[in-house]
Amino acid sequence: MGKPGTSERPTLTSDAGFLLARAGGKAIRSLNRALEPYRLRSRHYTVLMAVSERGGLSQRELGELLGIDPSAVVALIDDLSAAGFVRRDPHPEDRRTRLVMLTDAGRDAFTQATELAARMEDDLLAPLTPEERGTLVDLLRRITR
Amino acid sequence: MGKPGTSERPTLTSDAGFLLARAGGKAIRSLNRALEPYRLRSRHYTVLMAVSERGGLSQRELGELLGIDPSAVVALIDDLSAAGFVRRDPHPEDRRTRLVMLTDAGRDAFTQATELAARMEDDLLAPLTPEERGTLVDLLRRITR
DNA sequence: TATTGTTATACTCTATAACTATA
DNA sequence: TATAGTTATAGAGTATAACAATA
Repeated sequence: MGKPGTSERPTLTSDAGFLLARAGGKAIRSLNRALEPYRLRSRHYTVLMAVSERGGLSQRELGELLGIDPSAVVALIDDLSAAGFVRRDPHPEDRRTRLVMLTDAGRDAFTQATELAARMEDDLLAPLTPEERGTLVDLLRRITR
Repeated sequence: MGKPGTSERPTLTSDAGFLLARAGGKAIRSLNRALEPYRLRSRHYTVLMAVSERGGLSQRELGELLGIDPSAVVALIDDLSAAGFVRRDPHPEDRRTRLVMLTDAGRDAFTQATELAARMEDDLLAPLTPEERGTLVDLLRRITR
């Protein structure tokens, strides 16, 4: 039986950590493949998603929101900026801070990338019913906060 | 409303791919931290788990089962072999193949590592009820096959 | 003193190609 | 010819420390 929480012997099909890592890796790889035409990778896509959702974030806020190291944020914004998808605007009150803004081209690219991402997510979640997909998202959201 | 499968606009709290990648990364990082005393990383742990579950696998089978590239399997088995946790036994009928066997020391290490892993998994899944944990494992298993 | 962004760096992970020894 | 394991290597991801400008 065992006390609650101390499982007897983990197996490949019962270990939540392994299954999470495996599913996460699969999601990243398929998204990377889907975004190849745009010369973007999944990290870039999540940045566009964040900036699209809440424009005018500082790089620090962006990194915190996405769980990305500040030094990695620099490189990502460099890429997106070179592609013309985001701008670094000065913060009106703090000259250290730079606010990341989505450009019109960035909004277009994100809209198109969203189509591809949705199709790949549909593929990934194909074995699940719509209700189960909602359940999965809810459970994942609750363990990643 | 929109057709099923084509979601309107993905957000950071609704995108299954992002949430999966985030949760997977979190699981890997906490397991790595938990295994530090054993000088093992999460990949080593999953190999031990696989070999413990189904002893005598070839390296190719191991890689396939775990979704690890054959060249990476070599390095992992090198590490575990140097630590005395697994052996490479000759295949009785095919001299190309090497069967990976768990040693007694490997079984002990895995048993102890399992304790740490269970505690970290318990931490990770703390926000979920036991029933929800089961649901999560079931959903993940079905999308990673 | 502390914080934002940046650079440099290192280590892990992932993936590919080429080689060897066997089949 | 094809396969199992191996080596070498390169690219991406992750993390740390140190620095300049600013607060």
